[in-house]
Amino acid sequence: MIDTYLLEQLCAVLDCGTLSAASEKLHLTQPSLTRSMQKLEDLLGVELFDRAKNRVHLNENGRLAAECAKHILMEEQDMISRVRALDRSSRTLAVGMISPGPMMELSPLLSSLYPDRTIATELRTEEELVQGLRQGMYQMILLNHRLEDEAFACHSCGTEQLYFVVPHDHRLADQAQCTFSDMNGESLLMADQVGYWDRIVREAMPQSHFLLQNGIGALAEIIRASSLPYFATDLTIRLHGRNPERAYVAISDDAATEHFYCFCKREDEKKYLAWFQALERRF
Amino acid sequence: MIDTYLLEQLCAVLDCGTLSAASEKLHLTQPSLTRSMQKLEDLLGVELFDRAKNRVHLNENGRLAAECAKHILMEEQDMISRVRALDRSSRTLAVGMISPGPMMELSPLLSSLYPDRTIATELRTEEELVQGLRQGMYQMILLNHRLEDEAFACHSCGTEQLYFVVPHDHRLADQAQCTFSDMNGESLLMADQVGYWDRIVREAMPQSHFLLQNGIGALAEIIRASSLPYFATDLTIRLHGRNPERAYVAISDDAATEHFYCFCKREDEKKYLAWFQALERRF
DNA sequence: ATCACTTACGGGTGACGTAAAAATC
DNA sequence: GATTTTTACGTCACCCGTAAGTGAT
Repeated sequence: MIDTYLLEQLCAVLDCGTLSAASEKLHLTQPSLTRSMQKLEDLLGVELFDRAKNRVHLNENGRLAAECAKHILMEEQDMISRVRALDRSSRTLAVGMISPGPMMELSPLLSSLYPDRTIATELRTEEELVQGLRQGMYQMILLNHRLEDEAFACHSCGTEQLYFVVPHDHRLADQAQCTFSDMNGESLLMADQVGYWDRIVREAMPQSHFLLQNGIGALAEIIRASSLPYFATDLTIRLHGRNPERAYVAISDDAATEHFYCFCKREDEKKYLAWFQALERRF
Repeated sequence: MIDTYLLEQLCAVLDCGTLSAASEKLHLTQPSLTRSMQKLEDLLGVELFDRAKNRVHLNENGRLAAECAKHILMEEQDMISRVRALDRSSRTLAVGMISPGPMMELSPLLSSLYPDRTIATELRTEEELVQGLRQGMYQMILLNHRLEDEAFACHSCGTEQLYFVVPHDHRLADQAQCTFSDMNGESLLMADQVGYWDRIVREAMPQSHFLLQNGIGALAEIIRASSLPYFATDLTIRLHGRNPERAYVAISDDAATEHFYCFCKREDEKKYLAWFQALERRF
């Protein structure tokens, strides 16, 4: 069998053209490379070089061998990557989602079910999520509708209802509910990490300006300092409570209520059985 | 980079199930294997085994790694085979043909043009030859008609005219030529290595029996010992001369004259330029 | 003289074997 | 007891570097 170092050295010779250049690239001395190439020729039982007195060139055999070697080394790198990725994926639970809402509640549940795995969450577009799930980048993804795809298992994981949060002296403050169009044109504060909601509200309220805040902290600060309306959902209300200085007005449009669904590869469904059973009990 | 011996050992462990069994298969001691697998885990930065006190099992990482390793080792074997095959093909000139006639004259020419290559000839059917040329099994093939295939370069390499050879007291002995049907029904001696001619004469003379002889030597012997008619061609006549005890009657049917064509891969055409130029001068 | 390669010789890493211990059956 | 894995230690192979030599530019 051919040792890996011989393949690497052969590739370097192909890339560099001469033994001395290759030896430099490899941080080796020329004599060492010479011996390696001779050994390789011995092992293969084939001449790999056209030898002049002080010049060697890869011949046809040598070029083929070097191409093969390059391919093998790539495969070896690929093996390392794949094994490491598999190991990582067994230690972490990567969940991709289009909207952060449902994970606020579900994340602690996931942690308690899989205490020895670290939960990693990412906010992405649906296309990225589906591709990522297929490629093993995520173990699960959360979307706001079902998929036809046979490759994925799908379980419902709750809904999220959007609210306007307005000062008590706002014209809508007394109403229990309203529509997007009722507020269309008014400026609203909004966090930047809201995933899918961003698109929903921009489409439903094309006349409004949305003052994006970097992170929840900045948003909370400007909420205290201003009287601008902003958004909440039933999930954020359950998690953080209501702001007593504001009124909460539910948005009655269909688009203001998202249904969420959790997907994994169908072959992984049994791995996460406990999780999906917990979802079933809950929703 | 991962040394090849580690991949081999990992594969053996996958195949054998236990370290001790694998060590036996590899003609190694168990401690050595243990260290190798530990080193491999180190290199990958990943655990490959579920370890009990006196038992190890490949885990999911290990199984994936072993599968990859097996694949890489296969590729390495493949590399060795391919390089050796290329080397062989550069030292030999394999010519496949449907009929041995033209090579009787052309083989010495080929040898003199390529003195450092050994000329290997094979008799096969057209389908085998075309496939073999495509796969690199032959550098050239000789067929009895042109091909449409764009992948091949084609050069004419002469004709071969078939004769009946009959005793002087045969009813056709005085004629300069005759047809297949004139002899249809008579038994004839025939060598078994005549390639395409075999089919030609059987189709043209369905009533005749052909007494196949294994090799030219056996045929020559039985020719001397019997008065049965047999076949010759202009090429065999030029090569071996005429048998003075027999009369030679040319066969006038179109099928009794073959036109031969020499093919190589179009990309190899320049390699064999000298050869094709010699053919052009000759025919 | 410089460059490119080869041959010859010595050194150090590391892969292997032997020996022994620990743990399970 | 036998079997399997692991640890400890010594040995030898072999891969590399240094030095020297050859031939070409």
